[in-house]
Amino acid sequence: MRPREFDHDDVLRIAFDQFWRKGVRGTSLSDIARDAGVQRGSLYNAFGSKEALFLQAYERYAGDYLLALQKALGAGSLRKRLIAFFDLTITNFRSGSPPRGCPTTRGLMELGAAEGEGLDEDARRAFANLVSRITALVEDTLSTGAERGEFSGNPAAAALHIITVTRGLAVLERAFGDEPQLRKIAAHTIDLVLGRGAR
Amino acid sequence: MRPREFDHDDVLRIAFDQFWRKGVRGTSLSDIARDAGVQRGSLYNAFGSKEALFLQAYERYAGDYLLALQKALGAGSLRKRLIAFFDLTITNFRSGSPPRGCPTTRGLMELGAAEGEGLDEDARRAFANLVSRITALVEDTLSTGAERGEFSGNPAAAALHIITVTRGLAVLERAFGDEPQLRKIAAHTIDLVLGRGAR
DNA sequence: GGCATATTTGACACGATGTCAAAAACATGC
DNA sequence: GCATGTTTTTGACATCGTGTCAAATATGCC
Repeated sequence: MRPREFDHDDVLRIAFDQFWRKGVRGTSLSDIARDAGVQRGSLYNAFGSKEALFLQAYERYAGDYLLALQKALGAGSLRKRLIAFFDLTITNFRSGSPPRGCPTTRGLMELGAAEGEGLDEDARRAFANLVSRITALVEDTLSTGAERGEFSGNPAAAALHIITVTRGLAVLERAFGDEPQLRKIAAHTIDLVLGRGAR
Repeated sequence: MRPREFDHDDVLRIAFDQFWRKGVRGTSLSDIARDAGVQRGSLYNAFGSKEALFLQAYERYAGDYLLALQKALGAGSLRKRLIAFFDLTITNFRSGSPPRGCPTTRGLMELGAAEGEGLDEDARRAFANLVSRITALVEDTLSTGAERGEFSGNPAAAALHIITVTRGLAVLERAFGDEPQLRKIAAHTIDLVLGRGAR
């Protein structure tokens, strides 16, 4: 067999960077091929299609991101953990210049859109999968917080509410690009969930 | 002058329907031209570009939608008004078959994406404008609720929080398509904001 | 009726996706 | 070492979408 002339993982990183900056539809395989020093045809041969390439690149990102979130949710009081969670979330949205927003939310709204196209359904599942796993992480955090008496309420419902807020923050980030505003909303949400004035 | 052979408003309605169903990038001007019985060139002549056509169609929608929201927020107790607000929001997301999601959120994430392209900035402003106006409506509602003793807290912060949740609901709708889940989150949010068990 | 003006129409250029067959590069067995 | 088979690379091609343009067309107005 003829060996591949490019590094699979390098291409995924380069491709994801472009997708994150310019969106999936706004990025052409020619762009990626040029950036990666690979022929366009080789990408089709290796990945099948632009969406398939994006999905692989996305899942690579999702794994890393989930680990980072897990770390953020693992230390300190419940309040501190939630603060770290929102901080990582918002910092991720605001990374790059100009800020690139949330890859999950952007990818989902871009690809989870079309009706009856097979691969978009795969994409939707990939995004839903990450969101579900993040929700589970938050729910665990709240549950242990409940055991320690730091939280009273329904952990499942509260986790879903928190995740909904983070998705909303991803949208507001695109609309207003106002990072202090995002952080205020995050702080307010934590106060609401933990009970205003709780510490 | 030669008269136009198509109805401006008809085209906007037909175009917005397609954009809403298939996304802006997923809809071609050929599609719209065929559906509207108009030549593609005429659309370019009348609207300039696909994005410009979308923006006009969107702002037409936004006006109608804002009026409907205003109505929903105008009657009954604060809790009832918030329930009506969320109900209209979610019902709007779930309209059509298959459900078409939130046009604002979808359009924003699709068009507010690219870097340094002039018209996308217009789009971003259009979306931000609607979101701001909805936020203002909710804030007014909460303020009058505060006057009546139905709400204690910061109306501005609470309104922003509520709007963030509705944007998050738009995202979760795409990810999971689970309407009962959306409604549970909405109910939970109302409880949180008004104070659990308040009526 | 004739002219100015705006719209329509079809051709064109360009870029993007995706397919395909031929060429090229390696691994393996002889 | 060399032939063979397999996979990747490469360039050509078909198709579709956006956007531009000039020529043709239809109307309002003088």
